[in-house]
Amino acid sequence: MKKGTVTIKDIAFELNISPSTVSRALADNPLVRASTRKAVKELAKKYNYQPNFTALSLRSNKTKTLGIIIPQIVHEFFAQVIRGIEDFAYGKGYNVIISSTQESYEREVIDANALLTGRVDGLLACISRTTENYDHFKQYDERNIPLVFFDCICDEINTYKVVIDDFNAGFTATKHLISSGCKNIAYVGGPIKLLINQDRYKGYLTALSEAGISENPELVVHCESGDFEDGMKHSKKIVQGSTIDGLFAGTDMLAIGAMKNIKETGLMIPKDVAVVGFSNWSISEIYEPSLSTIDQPGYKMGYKSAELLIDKIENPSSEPKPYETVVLQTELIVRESSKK
Amino acid sequence: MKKGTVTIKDIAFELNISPSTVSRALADNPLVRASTRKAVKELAKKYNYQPNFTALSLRSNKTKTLGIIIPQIVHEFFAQVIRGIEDFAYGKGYNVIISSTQESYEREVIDANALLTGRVDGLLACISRTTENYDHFKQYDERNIPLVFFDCICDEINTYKVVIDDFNAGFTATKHLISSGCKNIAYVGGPIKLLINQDRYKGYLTALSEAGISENPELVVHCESGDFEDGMKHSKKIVQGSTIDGLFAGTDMLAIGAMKNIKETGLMIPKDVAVVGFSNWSISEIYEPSLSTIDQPGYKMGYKSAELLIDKIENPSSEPKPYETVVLQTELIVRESSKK
DNA sequence: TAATCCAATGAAAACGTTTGCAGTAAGCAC
DNA sequence: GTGCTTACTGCAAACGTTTTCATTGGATTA
Repeated sequence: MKKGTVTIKDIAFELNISPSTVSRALADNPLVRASTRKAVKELAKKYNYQPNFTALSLRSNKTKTLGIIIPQIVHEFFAQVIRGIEDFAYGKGYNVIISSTQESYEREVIDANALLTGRVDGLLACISRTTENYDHFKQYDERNIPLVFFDCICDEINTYKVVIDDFNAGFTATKHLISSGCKNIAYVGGPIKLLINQDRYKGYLTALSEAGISENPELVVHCESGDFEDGMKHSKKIVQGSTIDGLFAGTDMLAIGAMKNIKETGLMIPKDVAVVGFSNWSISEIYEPSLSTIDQPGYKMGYKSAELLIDKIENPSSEPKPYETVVLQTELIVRESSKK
Repeated sequence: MKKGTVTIKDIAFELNISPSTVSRALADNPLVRASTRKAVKELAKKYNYQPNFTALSLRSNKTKTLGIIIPQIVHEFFAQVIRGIEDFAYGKGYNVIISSTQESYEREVIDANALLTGRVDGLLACISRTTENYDHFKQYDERNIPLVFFDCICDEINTYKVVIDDFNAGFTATKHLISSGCKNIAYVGGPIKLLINQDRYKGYLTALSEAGISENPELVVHCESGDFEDGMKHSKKIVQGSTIDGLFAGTDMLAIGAMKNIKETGLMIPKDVAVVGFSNWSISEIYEPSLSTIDQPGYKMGYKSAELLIDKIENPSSEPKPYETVVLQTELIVRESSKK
């Protein structure tokens, strides 16, 4: 290949032995005479021999590479997931290819197909919010390439899944507001199309009904995304037009967007309105007032997903194990924004 | 390989022709009879044939994959760089392997070596702040694998580099503070070991001296990292013990840490102390007061780096072109924190 | 009829590696 | 000297492609 790359053949030629012997010597195979082994290893070291990865892959049908498909990369949560994946994968000798789809269905299809060509031993995916057809993932099953969904999963495909207990998190957050004395609690959430947001919303509703508070549709809004601008835009009517005393947001950025509105309206946080966010991004600690939020175990999610995937890759049972869905618990972090 | 994966051989066998013909037919080679071509393509489609990536790589000595080594992934700037790289690379049919070293020299060495085994066609790297020996990058030159450094570069290695004009950025930021009327301007920067921070600091010093302001070492601190906690910790003495009226920080997080100190001391921003950060992270816009800062063109940096790298990969000139160092300009963004 | 040509296809080598099998030489026992 | 073991090494196939070169059979030409 590239000039200067030394192969087993080169070493074999220089020592006047066969490639087979060199290969065995490098593997410390005792069938090879000790002196030969020594000579081979010395030469390999001298030339800084590195086994050709592609050749190894072709022969073994293993790429020792995992594919990751995520909607965004400029995102603290996904970044943590990636770290978790990497940490487990590296320990097992795997590399990682990351594709971020920018929340685009088309790109997701392209990426999923690109990774299907024997390039990866398995795939970790979090579906984008614009995806409604899942055929590009069905192929993985047909080809027996292990697949793990995390966070934004799709019910349609039967495989390993690692999710967060969004229902319980939404429930806990709302209950926390209720027990702080809030009675008129608004909900500002991300795209309701996504399961995770449906569950957070259900948690909110359930907490209300358990407390005997009837649902008020005027206090609920589902945004297109989960970012700051959306939070500003969609919370405006709720914040200005009504008399809320609490607000649960589906993401920290939505929460902060809402808080900005609340402050501008002249209301005090948490005195007039208590706020709880979701995700525990670093900004939630730094913003003033600091934001109570739900800590999502992103690192753990990545780590666990990689664990499931690599286990499946290395132990491809003939009779398929029933696919597991791992549900990770979250933690409510109480900060200034909800301390009435 | 995996059950269910169909190869050229399978198609050839089923049609009773040779693999060569199938290969040619799939490539639309006119040497193959039209009817044969049609039959092959139909069968390929029926079985959803996908060429084996590894086999192609082995034969062509091209992996169509770029390696990226970065110190951190939970980092808006790097995330933008990655997006820039991906966008250019995808357009050219390349995939991307990302390794984040967590600012660890050991991990950097491991990653650089792992990517050296014929797995990638080229490498994009930003060195970690703990790295002092660069042998793991020198091998790339020896093996003729193109290498591009971005952001945190190393002088020792002669290759393509894409950097930001940190000197000019530091100069501009400080000059802005001076022209806003500041006379006692503090500097709170990241690790001075890194070239980028040396340059930002030099820019600061030069702006001072041009304005006839003499340097005051008591107003200067170099932190170990560039994060919020460091900003809080290291700015405390400067903020509380002296009478500064301006502060230039090497990162937005350092700036915000310092601002928290300033606020706690009872001083007003920008009235008493004007502040300028560096990076234009999203938090700088959201924080109150919003932070004036230097916008770093992360996306552009990634895009340009990928462009240089892929050009070098696809046009490996025998007589090496003189290596280019691309310097990208930044932009001062004035927000509330510096509007006196 | 034989020589020539063209279209279509196949055989084989190559990329770098591992590994089952076969082979060689030396040593030993009879 | 014959036969058997032991210790080591090489050959060849295989992974899935592409591509050079050779081959085939039929049609055309002299």
